[in-house]
Amino acid sequence: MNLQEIFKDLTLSEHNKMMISSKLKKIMVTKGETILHPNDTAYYQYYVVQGCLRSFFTDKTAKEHTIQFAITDWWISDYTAFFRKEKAILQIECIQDATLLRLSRDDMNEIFDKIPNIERYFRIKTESYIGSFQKRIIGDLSKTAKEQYIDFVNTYPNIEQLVKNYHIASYLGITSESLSRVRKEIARN
Amino acid sequence: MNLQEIFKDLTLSEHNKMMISSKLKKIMVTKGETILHPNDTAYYQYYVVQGCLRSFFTDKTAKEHTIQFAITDWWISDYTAFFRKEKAILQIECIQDATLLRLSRDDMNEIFDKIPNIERYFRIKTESYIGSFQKRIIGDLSKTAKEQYIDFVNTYPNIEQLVKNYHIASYLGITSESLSRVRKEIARN
DNA sequence: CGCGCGATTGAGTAATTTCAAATCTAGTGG
DNA sequence: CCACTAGATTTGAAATTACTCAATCGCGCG
Repeated sequence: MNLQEIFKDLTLSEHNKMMISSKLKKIMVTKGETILHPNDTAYYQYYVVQGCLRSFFTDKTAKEHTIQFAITDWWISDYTAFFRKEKAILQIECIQDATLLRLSRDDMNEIFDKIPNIERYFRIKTESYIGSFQKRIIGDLSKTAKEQYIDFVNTYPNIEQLVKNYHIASYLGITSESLSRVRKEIARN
Repeated sequence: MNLQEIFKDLTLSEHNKMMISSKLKKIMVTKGETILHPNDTAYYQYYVVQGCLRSFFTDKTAKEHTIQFAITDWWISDYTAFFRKEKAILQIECIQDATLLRLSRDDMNEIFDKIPNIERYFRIKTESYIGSFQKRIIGDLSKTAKEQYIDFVNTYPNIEQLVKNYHIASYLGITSESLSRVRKEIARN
């Protein structure tokens, strides 16, 4: 894997590339596999080279709520747990066979100490997540199920094709029956 | 204002303190004032020295949805717009007379270039926001109005006392009538 | 005292869920 | 290549939850 594909606009010395590479462990996971369980310590975040995963929360009525999908070039973790060193409350599951690069929090911090540009890269990425989260909260608060679905399809067309409808429903905060009815109504027009 | 109160664990040289201070503009706002309107360019983020503000989104049915409250020692902005240099979609309104420190994006970046520790401070702060947002999304997706309200009161007891119930309702994604009924039910037990 | 904002209450309504059953579909083994 | 099966989606009807709209109440302040 080529580091430049991950850290697109950064110029990295060969030495630094080696250092980073040595800390990114390549992992292969197959569909259905779970790479993080609730209550685990979330040591790692994962860069998706290929494939598709999702993180989700299981509530006390055993209903699943998808927090994040991740496809090629996305990072995924239980970020609350990863950043704050708390126990994971999310589960991360592989939806489509995947190749990942695993990075531990400690290694990440070591990289930050040595390569400020990488700390900046992650700062900007984290800032950008804030934007996505804010937009999602606005959607959750102000949009009907139908509008939410239309937004999702427009925003993540690649993901829409990869995942099951019940995954999308659990991301949008509706039941899969409701999503089915929404889709039916959209198709009619 | 003492910079150490903002950047608690950081050791800053006098020179750096001066540099940062010169970029933090003290602003006084009174209850009811709006410091950011939808469609404005979100040049600034604001540190709350004293007082209370909220950011909110007004949807197409003119309903308001509170995204964030901010009290002493919190930062507030339309972060999607601020970070991504997009037009603001949120409005920021003063709920209780406030003293703020205003920091522009450009000045912030200049500080980051000169003082890596400050960039780190904001990186970690941003990471922590991710955690809050994630928890909020989980709440929105999985909790009833009553549970959401109880969580809010427990998580932000200081804010609960400062703001109107309809502010809280608009944060929780319910109507103020629903919140009133929830509160009534809680009081009964 | 009375105005005005905010909170509460009630009744009817709309949206979504629940639960159960039917249908569709992709992949597997014969 | 077809039949079968398990998983996924769809459908229907009843129940639930929260909303809307209108009216009333409560209280602080001029």
